[in-house]
Amino acid sequence: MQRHLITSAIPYINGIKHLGNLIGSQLPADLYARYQRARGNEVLFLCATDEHGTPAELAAAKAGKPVDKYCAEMHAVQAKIAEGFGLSFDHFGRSSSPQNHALTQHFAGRLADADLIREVSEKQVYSNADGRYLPDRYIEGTCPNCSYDKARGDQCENCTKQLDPTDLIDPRSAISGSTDLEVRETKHLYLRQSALKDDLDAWIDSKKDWPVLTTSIAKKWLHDGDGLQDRGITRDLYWGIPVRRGDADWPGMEGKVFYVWFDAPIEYIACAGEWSEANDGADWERWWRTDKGADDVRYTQFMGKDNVPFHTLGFPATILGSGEPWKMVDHLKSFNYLNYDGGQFSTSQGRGVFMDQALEILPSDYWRWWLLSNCPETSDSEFTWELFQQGVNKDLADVLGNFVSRVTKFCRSKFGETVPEGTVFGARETALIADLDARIARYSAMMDAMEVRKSAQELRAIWVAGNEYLQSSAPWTSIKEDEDTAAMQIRMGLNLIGLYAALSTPFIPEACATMQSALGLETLDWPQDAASALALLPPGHAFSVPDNLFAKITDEAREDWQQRFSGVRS
RNA sequence: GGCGCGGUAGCUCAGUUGGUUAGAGCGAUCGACUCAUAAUCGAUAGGUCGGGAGUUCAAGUCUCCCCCACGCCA
Repeated sequence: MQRHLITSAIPYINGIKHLGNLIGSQLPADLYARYQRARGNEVLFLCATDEHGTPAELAAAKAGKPVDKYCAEMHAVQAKIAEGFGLSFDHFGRSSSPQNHALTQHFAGRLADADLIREVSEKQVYSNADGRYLPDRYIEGTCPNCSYDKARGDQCENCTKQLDPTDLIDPRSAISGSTDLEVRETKHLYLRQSALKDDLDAWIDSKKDWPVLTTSIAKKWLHDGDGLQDRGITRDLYWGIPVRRGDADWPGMEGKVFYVWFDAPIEYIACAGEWSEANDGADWERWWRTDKGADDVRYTQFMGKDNVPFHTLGFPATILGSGEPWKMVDHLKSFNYLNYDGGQFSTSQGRGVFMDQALEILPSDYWRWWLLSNCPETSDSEFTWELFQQGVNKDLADVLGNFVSRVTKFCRSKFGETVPEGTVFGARETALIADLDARIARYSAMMDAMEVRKSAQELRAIWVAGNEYLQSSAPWTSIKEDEDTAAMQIRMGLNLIGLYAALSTPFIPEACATMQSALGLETLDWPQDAASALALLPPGHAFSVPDNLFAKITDEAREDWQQRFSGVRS
């Protein structure tokens, strides 16, 4: 039995995520976790909310709530939506957890002991009216280059010129509009990533099976220009993990917190601690410490391409620098972007379909199937309502749903709601079994390799094989002359439904549970081989005819949604 | 401006280390069937693989130049 540690990039606490975020990490991670569990492997699947930083503080202020309360509420909202999509996290944690506080401070202490942290004094803009330091992008003013009056402190959106906040004419706070700003000297900690460059480079080189997308991004950051830069890991904020050197105070750093960039990935580890706490103190170190049993763990991370640098360089730098035997990632699966109707999904602009809205209009399986089977794996991919309608109607309703319907209804009308016996399998059935064995092997291989689209393609082909079989065996014809043959053919058909339920669970768990319960199967075991899997339902076994598994998306509904989701979310 | 990823049938996409007639699904057309959610099954339709040049016995698959879209960075 293998052991799989699986993490999905942790979504930011601020607001509800859109479908592009979902397919960019959580959903494929769930597919893989469900698959590995189905194969009988031990899985720890973790995700959490990323809760610190200025955007969270501002969102809380906007909502008129204390930031800790706001985060607790949003975490609950995201957890509920994740559940709605069937995301099977073993634990959905929070980067603001006590476990992450302790661990983040621990890592900082280790890094400091290893002389990998240096103190830097720098100038930052402080807003008296807001009572806070302002990140560059929260300072607005007139661009010295083009006179655009809404240029941001990091860049002018109008002329694209890169700016320093002090370049702005008449600078003001983007939060309050206040012009009562001053430049203050403040001290921060920097992680000396540059000192770890060679170690990181060697580590990346050892990953021969990583996607080109992943290694090329990492290599770029390592070697571009002056190479890997040191990065600030602290901020002047209230909401965050207080800067401490392990258990001890950090003189000079009072009132400062660690930057999200530093504490968020550490939550992957801390989350296992939270999981342990929620599960009677289960041993979490056997998943994370190679000196405590994590040697045989295979660790896979899922994320969007924008997150690759943090996972290939930032987080590994933290771990390598600590000098402690933490488990490092084995495989890193990154995704491109899903576009929405010719443009981008956008959280800030409210463009596209958001997870809560998606669940309001259709069951999660519809989304899971379409998103996974059209997942932006090798390049960006495109969501349009027409494509979505086509894919769902054809694959789920026509190919799979209708198969279940035609078999169960035919059986009920001719033989009743028990599995008929009939003759033994003949040549056509033997050929089908051989075909299925080959297809299941290919499907499994694709799933093992995390080839999401190809897995979906193969699964669909397995569903089609059932329709082909029915069409060529034609029990509705054979029953007129030879009832035993028709009975055998329908017995095969019913067993195919059971096989489909087992194989399809990682993609469409709800529908598979419906199939399972209709067939009266106690468990859905991954098939050892097609022949035995197709003998699971013996003659005389009772079943029921389920409601249609998937309703088709009508043109009217599609047009309605197209309208409803064409603008921006209010 | 630099860099990155792409530009393959109407649409969405596959195409391992270069090797016989470039693939899948959808859509379209025709046919079969009638158990089923007007579902299914089969067949056909034919794209100079963005453009140009080059390397090679052989290039969608390598090199160079150009064009287009997207993204990242300073």
